[in-house]
Order: sequence, then structure tokens, then C-alpha cells
Amino acid sequence: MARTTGSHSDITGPRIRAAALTLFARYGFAAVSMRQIAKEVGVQAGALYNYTPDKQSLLVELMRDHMVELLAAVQDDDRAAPVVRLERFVRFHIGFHHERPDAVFIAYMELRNLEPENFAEIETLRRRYEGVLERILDAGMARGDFAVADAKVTTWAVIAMLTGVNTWFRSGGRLSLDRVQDQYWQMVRRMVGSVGGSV
Amino acid sequence: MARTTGSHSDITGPRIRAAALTLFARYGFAAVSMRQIAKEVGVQAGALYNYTPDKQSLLVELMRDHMVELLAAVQDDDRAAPVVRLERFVRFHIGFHHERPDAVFIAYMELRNLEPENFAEIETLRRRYEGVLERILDAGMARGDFAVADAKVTTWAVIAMLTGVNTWFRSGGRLSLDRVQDQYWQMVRRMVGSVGGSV
DNA sequence: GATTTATCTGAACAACCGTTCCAAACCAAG
DNA sequence: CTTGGTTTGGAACGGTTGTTCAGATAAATC
Repeated sequence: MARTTGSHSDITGPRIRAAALTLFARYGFAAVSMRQIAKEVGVQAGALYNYTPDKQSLLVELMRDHMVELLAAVQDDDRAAPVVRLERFVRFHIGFHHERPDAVFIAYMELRNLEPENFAEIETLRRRYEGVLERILDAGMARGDFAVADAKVTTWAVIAMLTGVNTWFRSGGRLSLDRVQDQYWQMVRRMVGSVGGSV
Repeated sequence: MARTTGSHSDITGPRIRAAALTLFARYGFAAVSMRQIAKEVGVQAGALYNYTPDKQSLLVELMRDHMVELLAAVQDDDRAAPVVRLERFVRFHIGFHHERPDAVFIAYMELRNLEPENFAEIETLRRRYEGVLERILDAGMARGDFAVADAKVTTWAVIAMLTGVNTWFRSGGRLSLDRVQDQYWQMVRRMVGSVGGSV
């Protein structure tokens, strides 16, 4: 026998990406075989190649989609006060990353499995995202609202701290997402030397 | 022919661990083969099994050694003021991790490749390290030196932020290690609401 | 209902995987 | 110089890897 039932072009594609996302996040790109992905989808390994030229492309596509989504979702209104912009950024980052832990995990862990040109592409997107925060910090410094020693270093510090939430926070635990966002916003506000508001 | 020259029992062992450390950090545990490690050492793959029962043990040993070293190196004098203890911790963490980027990378990235009992062991060591920082924060709160909302959350936030230094900082760049430690200490001090000292 | 087109199966490919084992080669002790 | 133990080379094991492809099947078109 050949195919089992029906034609599933528009169904199989997304299912392959979904399976790859889950499996890559759980076991790592290198540890997951094309046959495992196919099995999860309910298809033979060869069929995957109707949707991706090779395994590497599957990974790149997942990472690129994630980063593009991230950049589309972050919105920074530079007419607002820097403190407001910063608070929005902090809450956004935590919320957005919390909703897609697998994609976040892959985007941070599988960079070394990218071929050079793919790595460069993803890295560019990441830097663009960092740039959003850096501009907020610059604006705050220009207005005297923030007092940070180095905008770049502070950017990396804040993002590392915020992304770290994903390693321990799960819904339904001791703390709600809102509460976590509150706490991290408090920490970030203090970090940048913002004196406005209650402590 | 069999062996080439000499007997190298006490040489080969460390060389295998060193090669595994470098390769695992660069390409990931799953992506590195025993033959690659052997080649780096200048030996056949079979010879590795005089020094490790299997590939997994090689990984666990590297991670355990790193964590044990870390726990041995961190020293916290609980008779000192919490602010002093915290500053020492921040500077220590950055300095220690900067000296062994490969081991740090592996210890954070390869946890998912550990079998359950090995994972539990490494996780215990990691929690013990986090405990050092958490106790400092507790002590500072008890004395009213710090004002943090949640010691556990703050612990994770600080460690994520400090460990993040390894992703961008390299010696010989724009900033010296001392300067980086200064900046991170300033950020952490503000984060915990410590009001003492200059801003 | 016949023909075309998209999709999938199942087998095959060469290469590589972790691990085992025996004989060969070496060093050190007697 | 011989013996004994340690260390290694090299081949072999069964199994898995990413990828290709001809042929089979189903859906879409006419």
C-alpha cells in the first residue's frame, strides 16, 4: 500500500513543524531523528521531504518564525515616557515567552546547530529585538529618568534575567503570571535607577 | 600494529575529558561522537572505554566536576554584612564562570541529555549553589538591608542575569572583567533595594 | 469516467553510531 | 631476559542516521 487516506498537504505541513518544535525542545535538534518526527505526525520519514528540503531547514524555519513573531508582537511607542515603555517591554517579554516555551528554548539552545549563514540571519533578528530595549534605555538616560552605566550591558542583563523566567515559572504554581511580571518589573525599575513610583 | 608509543594511562584520561569538554560545548553532546573525541585525543574509539563506562558517564562526570568545583570555590562568610556577602557573590559568580565558559555552557545546556538519576544529582548541586545566594538575601531582609519581594524569585533573577555575562563577554573587548563586575554589582545592589553606598 | 497532479509508502543507500573484544604492543618488576 | 599486567589498535557487532526515489494511491480536473 502507499498513502493511507486522503491528501493532507495543508494539514501535514503544520503538523510536521509542530512535532519538530516539541521534539527539538525536549530532546535537542541533534538527538531527534527525521523518523521520530515522522512517527509523531503519523507518516513515513520520506514524506517529510515534501515539506522541507532537509533537517537543518526545519530548524531554521522554526527559529526564524519565532523571531519574526517576536519582532511583530513587540511594540514600542516612543512618544510614551521611557519608564512606561520599559514597563511595557518587561511585561511583554515575560508574557510572550511564557506562551511559547518550546520555541524560546529552541531559539536559545540550538544556535550552535545552525550553519553559518543561518546563524547570521537569526542573530540579526535577535539583535534587532535587543535594539528595542536598548533604545528605551537610551531615551530614559537622555531624559535623566534612568541612570545606567552602559545601555548595551544593561540590555543584555535585563533580557537574560527576563528570559530566565521560563526556566522555573509554570502556570498554576505558587505565583501567578501577573505577580511574576510585577516582581520583575520592580527589579528592572530599580536596576535602571528609575526613582519614580513606589518601591 | 597496536599501540604506538608508550603507556599513557595518567595522560590519556585527562585529555579525554578535556576533548569531550571542548567538543560538547561547541557541538552539543548528542552531536559529538566517541570517534570524534578519540580523534582529538589521538587514539582509537575503543580506547576511550578504558576511562569511561559509556558516553553518558563522560557527560555526567564533566557536569558533576564543574558543580563540585563551583560549590567548593564559593565561600560565604555569614558573619559579614549581607551587602558585603552579596557583592562578593556577584563578583565571584562572574569571575568563576568567565574562567570556564565551556563547562558552564555544558552544565546549562546538556541537562536534558542526562538520564533521570544523573539529572537529579546535578540538579541537587545546582540548588545547593542557589541556596547560598538565597541565604544571603534572607539575611539581608531580616536585617532590613534589602527589600526584595521574594527571595527565591530574586535568586533566580540574579543568577540568570549573572550567568548571561558568559554569552557576550570576552576578555580583550571594550570592557575589562573588573568593569563588568562593577556594573553588575551596581545593578544587583539596586535590584535588591539596597540603599547603602553611592549610586 | 478518464486523466492529471499532489501526496505518501516502503525500500534502499552509504555513512555513521556506541560499544565490545582479541590480539598486539608497551612498560615495569623479578 | 623473562614474565605479568596495562594500554591500545583495529576489526567487528547490530542498529540508526539523513536522504533519495520509483511506484502506488488518492484527490482534483476535465
